[in-house]
Amino acid sequence: MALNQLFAYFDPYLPLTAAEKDELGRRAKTRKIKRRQFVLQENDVCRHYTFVVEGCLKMYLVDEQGKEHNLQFAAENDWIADIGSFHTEQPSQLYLEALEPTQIIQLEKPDLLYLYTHYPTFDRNFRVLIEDQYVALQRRLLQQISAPAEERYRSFLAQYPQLAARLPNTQIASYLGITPEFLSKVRKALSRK
Amino acid sequence: MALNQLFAYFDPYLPLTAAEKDELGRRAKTRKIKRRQFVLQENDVCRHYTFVVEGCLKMYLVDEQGKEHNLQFAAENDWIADIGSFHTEQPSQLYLEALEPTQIIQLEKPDLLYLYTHYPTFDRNFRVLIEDQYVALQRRLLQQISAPAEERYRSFLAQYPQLAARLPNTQIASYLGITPEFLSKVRKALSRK
DNA sequence: CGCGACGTTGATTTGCCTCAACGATTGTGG
DNA sequence: CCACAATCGTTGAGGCAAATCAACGTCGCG
Repeated sequence: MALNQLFAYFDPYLPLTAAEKDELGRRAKTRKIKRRQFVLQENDVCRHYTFVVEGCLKMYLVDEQGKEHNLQFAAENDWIADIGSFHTEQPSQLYLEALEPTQIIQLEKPDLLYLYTHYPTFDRNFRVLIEDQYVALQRRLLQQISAPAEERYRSFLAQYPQLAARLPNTQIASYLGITPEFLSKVRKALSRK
Repeated sequence: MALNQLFAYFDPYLPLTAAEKDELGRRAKTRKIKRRQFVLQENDVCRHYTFVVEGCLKMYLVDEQGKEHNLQFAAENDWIADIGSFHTEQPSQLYLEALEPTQIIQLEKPDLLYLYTHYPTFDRNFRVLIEDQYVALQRRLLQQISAPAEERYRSFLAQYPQLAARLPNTQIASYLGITPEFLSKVRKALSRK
């Protein structure tokens, strides 16, 4: 059952007690999202932390020319949210959309704040969780400013083989900051080695 | 005095009690760093969280061709660390170096863990702190994959005018992911408007 | 004083984009 | 179940953004 998967997520960090699971389970809400359905749209305030049970979401920006730029994917056991919008309650500039039929569990802000306040384990667990995401993001940014597209693509394949296998290349190109056409040329060059 | 500046840092979040300040003050260590001196070098394990009281540090990667790529600056009231190395205790690939004579306050890992465990406010405060840094990093990455150099530079000027005024353009270019020569051309183009 | 960091300029090259076109696949409505 | 549209991956021609390399003047500092 989906909630157990959520509880298990915390096991490698600080496992939850029965009371904490109970409290979290009472507040968490499960939803099913269709392919191409939006979990968050531009100009909406991001009101949830979202945990992916199964499927895959993408979070992206649409620029003035209407082009999409993928900031993040979230597949099984990933958390995702526009944390800036969530905190400030200002409208988000990002979209969060399902790439596959997806099952998610969501926590609303008042519920998350309640958990933070009454059970220190959530401050701890979410601190460590975001630290890990922060480290991954730093690595990606470093690559973006220091490495050419081919190396970034190889690195993506190595780090996320399961994502690479299930995502269309257009989505991966957007994540890497290049055009689908150029990714196709990069792939061709790589296959000749 | 430097410690009061550190205590004050937490005021906008969850201010520290006298006991928490006492405990933090006992464990924090103040150091003075000369210009060009290293706080962390490649292949060392990052053993401290570092708070900048005065001056400025840069954290950067050196690639195979010997080129530096600035991941982050840290000026007054910024925290900085290689969190990945700090957690895993694996050697860092990054350098942390002073751009100016700098005064810092450092927390070693056992001390930070002690504070986390005995005073929940530190889990909370450091969670919020890193959430804010995470949001800023996401914005920067989005710009990096979606906007040309000129726009990234204008955005840097707008967001960090004080840094732009005190840092050499070579350092800013490295942060933006472009060469100093090209930044010079961007600046010329901008000044003609 | 002299050396090294810095900022700038110009000529040339290159990584990546744009635009257009095309087959293959997927999915969707009739 | 078929027909048609939409998405996807690929290729090629041409163009632009940014890198490379070299040179030069300025400045601050040891």
